[in-house]
Amino acid sequence: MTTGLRERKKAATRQSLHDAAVLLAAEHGVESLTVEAIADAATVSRRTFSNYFASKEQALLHHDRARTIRLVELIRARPARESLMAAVIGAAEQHSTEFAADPEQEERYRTLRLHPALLPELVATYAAAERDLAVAAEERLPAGPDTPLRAQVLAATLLAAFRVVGQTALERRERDVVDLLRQALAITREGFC
Amino acid sequence: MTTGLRERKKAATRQSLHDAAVLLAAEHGVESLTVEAIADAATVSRRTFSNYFASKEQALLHHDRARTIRLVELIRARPARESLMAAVIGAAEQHSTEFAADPEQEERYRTLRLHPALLPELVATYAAAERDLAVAAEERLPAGPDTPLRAQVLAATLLAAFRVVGQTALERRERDVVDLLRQALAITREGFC
DNA sequence: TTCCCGTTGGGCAATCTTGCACAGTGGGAA
DNA sequence: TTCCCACTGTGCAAGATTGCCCAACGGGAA
Repeated sequence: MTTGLRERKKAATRQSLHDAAVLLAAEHGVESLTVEAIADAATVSRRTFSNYFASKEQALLHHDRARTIRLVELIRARPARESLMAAVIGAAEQHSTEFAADPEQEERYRTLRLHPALLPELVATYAAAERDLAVAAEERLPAGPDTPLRAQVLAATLLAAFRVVGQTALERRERDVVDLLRQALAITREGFC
Repeated sequence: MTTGLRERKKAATRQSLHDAAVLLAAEHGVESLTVEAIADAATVSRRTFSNYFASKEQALLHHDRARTIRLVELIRARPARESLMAAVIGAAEQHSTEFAADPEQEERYRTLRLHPALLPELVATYAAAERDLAVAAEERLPAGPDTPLRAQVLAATLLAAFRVVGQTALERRERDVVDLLRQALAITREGFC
């Protein structure tokens, strides 16, 4: 909120490129989408597009990447005394209040997210988040010889749960993600205990 | 129309600063207007404002300056065979089709334009246009010993007529400026012949 | 196959914007 | 009066955008 003008404008440009990409892809198909068209729609040069995203796939999936990065950020920022699960729940609560998006844009995004051409990028996004979350998780686990493994497994399973919750929420047009997440965590616990 | 992105964005920023200045001045008065407020409203830094305008007065009167500059430009661009008067009429015709503005903005501008604090700037604007027009007029007058004087007088009287026509059109919410201008020119002719 | 062309990613210089610093100004309170 | 403070204009460096460049890639026509 107290960020400078420069930072705010960068965020706005990135968002505007993402929005333009999603809109154009929904209108004319992911296949026929070009970087130039996205840049034009965002009133930005083709070169500037490259300064923000390495590919149109990244631009299209920026929403997912931003969300996951933010989630890990929020988990990290929870009080150190909280257990991993408590931190995750707490962060999810905060997380669900952010990212208020235009319903129509969300609708378009929903139909595009799982397009085959985007899956590699989507997988890479979650893989990166998984690595980051594993690091963060390690700090909230009791030290022990198998802590790294446990952190990785928990990061993977937590993100998997998150992925399903997010997908389900998207399909059900559900806003209250926290309840869904609690359910998912309970299910995981039951399944493994 | 075929201008580059950079140029278009500069024009947009200049226009946006002008619009913000007019809006804020109409809302809170010319006296309490600050450069910082204008820059903020245009989502631009205070330093950037200074890159476009030397003062808030210039920002407020940008519309007049742009219009007069454009008018002289159009007069210059008329075919060389046209007489001065024909060129002026032709240019005025083209001119009246440009500068389509938001009615509300025009309303605000109308109440501000003649504010005492802006008069020096307004006078300077017309003086500059007068010099430019005199140069342009000279090229359309038959050569003679008194051509420079005639060019200056005609430039001054033409712009005076224009000023009155513009003011009248603004007050009458009149779009068809050409007819008014023809009337004005006729009046001048009658008055001096 | 070979060639052509649209698309892409990125290097580079020119230009524009931002953020910061500093001096000058003018108005109002002490 | 003197001091204070908001506002302004401008120099400067860092960062961002643009425009132009070229090399690489892939799909389709000859």
